[in-house]
Amino acid sequence: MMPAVQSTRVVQEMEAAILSGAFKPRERLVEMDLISRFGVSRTVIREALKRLEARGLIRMTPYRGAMVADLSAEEIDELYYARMEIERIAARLILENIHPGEIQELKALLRDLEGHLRRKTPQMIEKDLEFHRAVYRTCRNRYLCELIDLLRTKAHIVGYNAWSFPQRIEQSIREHREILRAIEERNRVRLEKLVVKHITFSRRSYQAQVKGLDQGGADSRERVHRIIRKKVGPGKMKERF
Amino acid sequence: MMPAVQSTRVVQEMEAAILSGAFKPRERLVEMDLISRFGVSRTVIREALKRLEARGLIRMTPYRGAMVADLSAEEIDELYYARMEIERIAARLILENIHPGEIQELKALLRDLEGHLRRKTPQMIEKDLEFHRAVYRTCRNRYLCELIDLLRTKAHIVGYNAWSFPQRIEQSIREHREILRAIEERNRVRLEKLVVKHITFSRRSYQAQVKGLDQGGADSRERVHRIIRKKVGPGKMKERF
DNA sequence: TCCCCAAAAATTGTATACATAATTGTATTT
DNA sequence: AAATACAATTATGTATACAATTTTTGGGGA
Repeated sequence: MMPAVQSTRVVQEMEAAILSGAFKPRERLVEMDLISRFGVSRTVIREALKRLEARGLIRMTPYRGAMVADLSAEEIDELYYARMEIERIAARLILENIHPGEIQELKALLRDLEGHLRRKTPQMIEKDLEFHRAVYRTCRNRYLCELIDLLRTKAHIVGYNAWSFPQRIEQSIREHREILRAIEERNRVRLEKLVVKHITFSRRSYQAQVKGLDQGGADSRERVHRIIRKKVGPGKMKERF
Repeated sequence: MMPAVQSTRVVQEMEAAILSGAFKPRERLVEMDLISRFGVSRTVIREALKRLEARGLIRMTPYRGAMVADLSAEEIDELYYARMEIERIAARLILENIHPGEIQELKALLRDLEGHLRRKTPQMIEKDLEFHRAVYRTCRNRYLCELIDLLRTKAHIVGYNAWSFPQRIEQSIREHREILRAIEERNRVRLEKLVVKHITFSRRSYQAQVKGLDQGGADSRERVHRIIRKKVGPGKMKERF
């Protein structure tokens, strides 16, 4: 067994907090607060922050600290476009490389996921990521898997409550089942179409959401600053970006 | 101007060292050595190592330290496949989104790169990455750019001296020019074909190289240890440095 | 009232010391 | 001589103290 390393746990918990919406986009992450929250030293916190930054979940600026990443409407467009194209490639590879037994495993995972989605458990998001990871792993290209995972995770930052609408959940479940069926039947054209459709739908609900949130999540302190500057003239505020 | 942060410099220098082959695949990176080499504290070194790990340039194991990443033949295959497909997607977008002025900028960058390649300067690799980054940036999708950059960088870990053959350099230069021409003429079919060809060739030289290196780069200390222990038993092996 | 400046507070970057796990060296046993 | 156990060494994980930078605060002058 590998020895426990505290930053691992902190990274996991912080990631869960970001993806579940406990930490909202643009929220400032002050190291001292995190210390008391997680009960570890600053060293550990800083390590965790660096890892999260590298995965694109937070953004750090020297001497100014970390904040949860936020995605503009354009970024979301680009993100979903990239995801669509790359997942389409992976889908093709899945049909070439999946083993028969793996399809059964995926079905079991899907049943588990459906339970969590319907009951809206806290691990819902993790389970969703886990299911999709298992699906894409069968393409047998670890780099495609890694990249898809990066993009999917990032999409969840802003999409934490896209599933608050029950009909979206049911639709998502149906789509998952259809995708598995297409894999089982080795129907390439249909599979690619379903993947694109699945991503398009989730993109749409995320887009709607980010618009509804007035484009900026929790704090929006920076924007306030800029507005003040414009109205009052060039005060003594050092350039913030 | 942003304040200097030492880990940034260390990351850059270590990345350059890895990509240029000064640090070879599988080489162990001991924090104390790096301290004296870069003249900073362990805190800074560890921060740099975490960042490099997140980008896939090194591998870290708890309580066992860091080593330069190494890629198996299968991994290289997967890496190049992913690169090929994703760069093909980017190529399509470039033709849709590039501005006329940008083509001229790319030509200037290419002339610069050619000089470095022909004279085999130390910054050769950085210049090569820079040129390709500039090309792909014109696709106007920051996620595709980011992913391509990740994959290209990783490919360079093992490919640090793929350009030791002069004919490969000249061929590379020719291919770059042809690609720019295809962009200028908005010839999509030809461009995609050239991109795939470019990547295929560089893959081939990397593959040849990794085979020649007996699959494991410089030191291979661990494997040696295991073999000797098995044959001679636990003898006394002095540190090698 | 508004702006500017300087000092204080808050926050992050860096260095160092201590804690813990892994590795190596050596003695003991068989 | 080989294998094992255990001490000594090495290297990494963690905590804390100090330095550098930013942000806030409060008073003086126009």
